[in-house]
Amino acid sequence: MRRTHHCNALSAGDVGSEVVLMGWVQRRRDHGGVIFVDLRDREGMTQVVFNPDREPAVHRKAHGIRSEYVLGVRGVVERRPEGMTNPELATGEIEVMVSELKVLNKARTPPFLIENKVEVNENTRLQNRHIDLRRPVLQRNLMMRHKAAAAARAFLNDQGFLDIETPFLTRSTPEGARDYLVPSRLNPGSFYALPQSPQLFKQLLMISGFERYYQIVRCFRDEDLRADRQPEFTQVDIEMSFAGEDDVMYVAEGLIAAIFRDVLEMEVKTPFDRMTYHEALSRYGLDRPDTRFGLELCDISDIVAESGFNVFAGAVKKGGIVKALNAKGCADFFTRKEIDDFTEFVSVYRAKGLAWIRVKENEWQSPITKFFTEAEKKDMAERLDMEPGDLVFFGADQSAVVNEALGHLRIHLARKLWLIDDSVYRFVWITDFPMLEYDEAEKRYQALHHPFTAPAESDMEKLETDPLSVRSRAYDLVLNGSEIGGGSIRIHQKDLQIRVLEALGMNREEYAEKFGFLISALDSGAPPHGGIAFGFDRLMTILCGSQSIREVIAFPKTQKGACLMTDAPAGASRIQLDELGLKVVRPK
RNA sequence: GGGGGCGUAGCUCAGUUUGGUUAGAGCGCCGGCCUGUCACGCCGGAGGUCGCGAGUUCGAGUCUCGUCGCUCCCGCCA
Repeated sequence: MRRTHHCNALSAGDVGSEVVLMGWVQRRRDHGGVIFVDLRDREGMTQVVFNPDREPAVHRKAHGIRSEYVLGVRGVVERRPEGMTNPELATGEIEVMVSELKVLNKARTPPFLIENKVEVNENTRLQNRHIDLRRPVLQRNLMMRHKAAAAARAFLNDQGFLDIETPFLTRSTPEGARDYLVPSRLNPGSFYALPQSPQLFKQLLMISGFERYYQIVRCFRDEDLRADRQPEFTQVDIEMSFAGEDDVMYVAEGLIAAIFRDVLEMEVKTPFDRMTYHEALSRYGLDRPDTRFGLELCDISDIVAESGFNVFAGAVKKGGIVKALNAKGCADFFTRKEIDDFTEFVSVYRAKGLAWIRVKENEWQSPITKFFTEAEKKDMAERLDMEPGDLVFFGADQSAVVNEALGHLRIHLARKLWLIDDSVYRFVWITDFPMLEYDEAEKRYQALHHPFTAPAESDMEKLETDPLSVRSRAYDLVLNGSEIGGGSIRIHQKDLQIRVLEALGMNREEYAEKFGFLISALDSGAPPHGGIAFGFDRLMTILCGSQSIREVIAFPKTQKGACLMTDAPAGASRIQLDELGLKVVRPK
């Protein structure tokens, strides 16, 4: 018995032909006489029929069929009787009258129904992932993922990029995330690190003269998990020589357009909008703004700096800011309880409070109105476009706190107010990032992107004198408020690289030990180069319309980094540990 | 490291507020009947370590403490 068709393939045009289908039993409907079975494979479903009048022996055998049995059936395609077609099913006009049945395998009763709509505990799903993956939505997600990867490869191949592999067993990089370590048996006491990204290797490939590189590659970061974060994740990694920002962005836009074309059959408009980091924070509070809706933040620090409301005036005096968010027409949309919940919501981001004003016809209903002069009120009303029916929220604190709190509140409000159109894909490049930020905990500067990002030409001389004001040549691609890619033009000159490493507080000995190979390579004829990496899982989460990155990964890990199918991670045997020269000290 | 939610039949959940008879429902499963269903229908049945462990109590699914797992978020991480 050899399969002739997939279960989505047959239609009225095939009536009369003998076919062989193979697949899983979605459902069996036994009428005592005739038995119907919905046979499912990865492509679709076909109803197959066992009729006692026509094939008594086969019909008898069909009684034993149960859900998820694997069947091979031979039969003739027949048009369904008048009025018996199923418009819900692609193959609903026909059915296969079975003349030969092979039970290829039996199956335990599945732990849950193989259907999209059944909401099953994630625990149960992950323990039975092979069954979970039979659900149509996950089959679709992984097929879309395949299509996207194929589209990316086709596009990049066509643009002259070479797919070159880089090592997984590599060296720990000190910046950024925690590394996964792999002990070396041949060098007891020494460890490989799994790459957080192939960053340095792709730069070395540019120095080697490959000019255009890409790789769809697994990366590893040993940090706590989130709905959009897994300890191992996939990047579409790109690097190109003799390229500036515009060149990389042009390729990136083409790549994204190709993926949307092949996966969603949708044309995205390029080039994408660009916005500076500064503008993003100022208008949206976050460096990954969701630009599908308005509700922008507005700075009123200057208006309230001298006001009698000490929370506002005091924040400004301490170097902070006061920003507002006008929810137009929402004065009566939210109850007092809901407004209190928003205060609770922003407290997560360390905001100490959330002031608000309900704009009524003749008054401002708010606990804080009394603190402001008429002039201040007038300025505020003008700046914030306050009209009767509006509800305005205020945050006052250090700018980082205000921006983060109101930035997240903005999204929270937009969801509640149904301001977000899920069918829209809004891209925006974020540019002109600061090169460095000050790490209060470690009392030193840190690279915002990574230490190989080039500073902006015009800011170069401030590297030593005013490091925080130096902008970098980095860029992030943001889609619907989610960062899906980021990259930069790299430093390709040894002297500049050393200056940057020193600005990060590294001494000669330190950088020589950690990055000696890179510095030496930069000195060997390194071309100007830059690149970008896309978070493939995150992109797929958006393309699939999923809520979690786990819905686009075949075998994801739980929040504690466990694989519930294989029970990884697991202990190691004494022999293994001895070979590696390791001793496990269990924390109490 | 911290905060929130969840954990009761194979699955989804009710019951927990106010401790008290034999812990229920839908779906699934098993058996019987049924020749045109497609969430087939009808009849009958089985199925429970109330996550786990202590404690309070005459009595705990319900109260207390601890612990494990899943999840969302903060920190962390681009």
